[in-house]
Amino acid sequence: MRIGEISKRSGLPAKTIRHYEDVGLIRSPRSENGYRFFTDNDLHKLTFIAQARSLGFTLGDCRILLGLYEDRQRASGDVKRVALESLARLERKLDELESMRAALGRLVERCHGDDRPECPIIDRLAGSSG
Amino acid sequence: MRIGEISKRSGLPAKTIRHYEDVGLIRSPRSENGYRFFTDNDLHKLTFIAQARSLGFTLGDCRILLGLYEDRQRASGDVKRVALESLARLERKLDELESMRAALGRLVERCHGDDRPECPIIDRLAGSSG
DNA sequence: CTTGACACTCCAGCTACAGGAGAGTTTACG
DNA sequence: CGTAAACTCTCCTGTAGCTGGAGTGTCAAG
Repeated sequence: MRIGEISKRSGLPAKTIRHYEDVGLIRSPRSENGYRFFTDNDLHKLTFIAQARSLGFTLGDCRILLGLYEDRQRASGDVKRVALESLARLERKLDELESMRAALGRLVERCHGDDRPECPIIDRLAGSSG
Repeated sequence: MRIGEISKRSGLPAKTIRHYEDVGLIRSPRSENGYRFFTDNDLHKLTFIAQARSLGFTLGDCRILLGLYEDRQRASGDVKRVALESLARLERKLDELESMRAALGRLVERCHGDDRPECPIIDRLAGSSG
């Protein structure tokens, strides 16, 4: 199939699929006219990548996971290691965003948001202790 | 003061300060030798930006907030509007990451992580329902 | 034979910087 | 006074993961 069809079937934009080829995540041979053509196996790979991305794996992770996916003999420990690192990254980011949300949420609550100039948000950014 | 000193005092790397100048967040006049020089007012601005960034505001937000900061007559409602949008962004991102963490966490728990090849993580990425 | 839907290859831009090269300036030490 | 360290400058590249657009080519239908 060509890129338009695999795009529809995988749910990934054609641009994204070309990008994955650019960075070496997949390879796609060309027809005589220069068009990429894809097999069902490529479709499996792309949906695999899409799933992994939706779980927060980076493209670097995807590269590793694809290798493990295609190695039927790999140890589940190898997969779990990658997943645990990704999980740790997610949790670090979550902690960071959560503390931002908490601090900003408190400020927003305390800001009247009316026509008056007094504003605890600006005060805080300007460095006042409150 | 020069960039090294304001860097120390603001806690921002010199690279970052130059970058803020590049994108027009601050402006800094030059001495005869071409070196940037900064005032205490610039220091206020930079710490303001640093605070805003740590609360999750984008540089675009910072640009707006700095304008509001310098306008003593602005309405607190104007500030709150920016803050609410930022908060909404944070919450969308948090929701996304949280659902990723939940899904990945479940998979990791179910993966033995030993020498055997069976792996629910790979199975899930490959599209199996479990 | 032309129109429209595809496909292709660059190149640029997004966010918010960081790293490094190569060059000039200032400062401290001997 | 010389020099070496420390500081500063500009410019270019890279990061992550695409997305948009320009300009061009291919192919099937009418």
